[in-house]
Amino acid sequence: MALPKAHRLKNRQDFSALFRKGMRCSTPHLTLRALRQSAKVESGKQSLSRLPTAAATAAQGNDTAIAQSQLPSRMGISISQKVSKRAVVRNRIKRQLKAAFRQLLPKVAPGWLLVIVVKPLATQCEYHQFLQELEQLLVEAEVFNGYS
RNA sequence: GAGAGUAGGGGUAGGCGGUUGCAGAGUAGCGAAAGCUAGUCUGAGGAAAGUCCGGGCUCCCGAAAGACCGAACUUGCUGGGUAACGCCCAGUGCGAGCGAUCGUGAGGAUAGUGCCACAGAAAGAUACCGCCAGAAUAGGGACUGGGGGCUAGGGACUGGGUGCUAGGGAAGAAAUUUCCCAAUACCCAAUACCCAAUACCCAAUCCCCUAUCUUUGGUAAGGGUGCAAAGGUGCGGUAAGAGCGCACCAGCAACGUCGAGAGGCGUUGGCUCGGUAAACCCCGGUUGGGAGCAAGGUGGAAGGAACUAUGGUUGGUCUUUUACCAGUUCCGUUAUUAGGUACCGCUAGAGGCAUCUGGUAACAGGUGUCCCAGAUAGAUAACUGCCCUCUUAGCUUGUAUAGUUAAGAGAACAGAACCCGGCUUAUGACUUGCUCUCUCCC
RNA sequence: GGCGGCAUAGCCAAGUGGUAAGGCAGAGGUCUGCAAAACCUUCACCCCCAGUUCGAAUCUGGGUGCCGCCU
Repeated sequence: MALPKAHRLKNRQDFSALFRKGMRCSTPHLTLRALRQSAKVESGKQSLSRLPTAAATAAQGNDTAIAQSQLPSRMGISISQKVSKRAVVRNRIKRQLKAAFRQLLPKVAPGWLLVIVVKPLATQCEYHQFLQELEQLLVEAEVFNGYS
């Protein structure tokens, strides 16, 4: 994966929370689910010691706002077998999406959980198309840093 | 020379870089540690795929590995190779092809059972039609006897007529109905045939021939049916036929010989009882059974449960301590785990490469050298420069070719998930062998 | 990743190697003044490719697609 491990979304709980509560935006080939991590509940219950970066939260129970701002945005990809039967095609799309996301990473605000769902038409797309659509989606969801 | 087909072969996201970035392992520096920074090395395939076989490895069950029985496997020409295999190599037989070559699931159908639809007499023994012989019956011929027959004509045949019944056909609801055909009988006519003791008639003989909705036997040549009909073809033979005899071919058995063997060749013999075992089965062979790295193991944390012997803590009894009673489950102890997580399992191996020796080969052995992925929401990506190759278009050269310019492409099948050995399936370009077709030259 | 199962008409499905039952739906017809019901007729590349067999939906091998279970 062409992303640092801190920016990957791995847990089943995170995925199910996203699909239950997250907002949704879509383009012809992609669908974005985004969720901003809330302060109290997350830090109190879930994010105890799962990630090594979040292990510092135990030490700083006094100011949760600073801890939350230090949480990096994490991103996952969902691509089903309906997109293509061939694992080669699916893995290639995943790699290209990760590369595109990495290129946009400096502009992304911290503290977001993102999942990109790939639609079946995306097998025809090129890298530049993914890059453009991903940027459009992130702007639409107001995940970028420059909005405030 | 071109095109097509077929069977292989090794190798392959072409080579050398740049920027950003990912995973693993070392090194150096900083740091108490976690970690951070710099730089080095390595980083998917021949099928990684399908999960069809064989092993390693792990756990569960059973047992103490020997024999017998049973069960399972569904393996099955011979010899060799391999850790093992249903795999590989070499051969044998059979089949396909003009050929190169290819295919082969290749024990047993007289161990038994089953099945072989429809058709056909019969689908394991039967006799439908047929062929032949005998008997019986009928007819004819021949022979014998009698009549004819003591007269000169007679007989047969043909035609016509009459009559009636057995029978056949048509009509009809049916009838003892009607109509038509009509053997025999009687009469007439004509004559070309036969005849002199003959023709003709009757009887007997059972000698010969013919026929039968008859019967007894022989036969399996022929017919028809079917995927398949009882070794095939030809000649002889026979009442008709038949391996009944012979020749050739096919098959079986015995013997001889060659071979390590499957089998090959030759001689002789009796003539030889369909197909199907990817139907059950028999024989031979092999095997402890099952599950599979999401196997399995370790650690910490968390949850609820139990325990108050000891300790902590809260309340009470008590003048106080000790002690006692009650509560609590925050700490503790014990066993436990529905799920999540970290680590181990995890990659040095029936390993790769080079070379030598043995072997036809598969393969084996020796020597040297190398370390070559280890992820876990799952690592190889994105952009780009130069060279090289190919394709297309243009230009130069008398043409093929070659050179040059521009554009495009660098592919198909496809992504490690515990690891090996095979098989199967999918595949672009290159290359090798062979076959076929067309054209040109000798 | 591993293990297992299924595929028959538009749908649900039965099927011993020998002509592929049945129901629902669709189409056509009979009946009716018109309908409904009823009756009759019609509708199949048995997922695909090879093999065994005289003959495969069925037996054997390979492939394709779909579904389920194990964390």
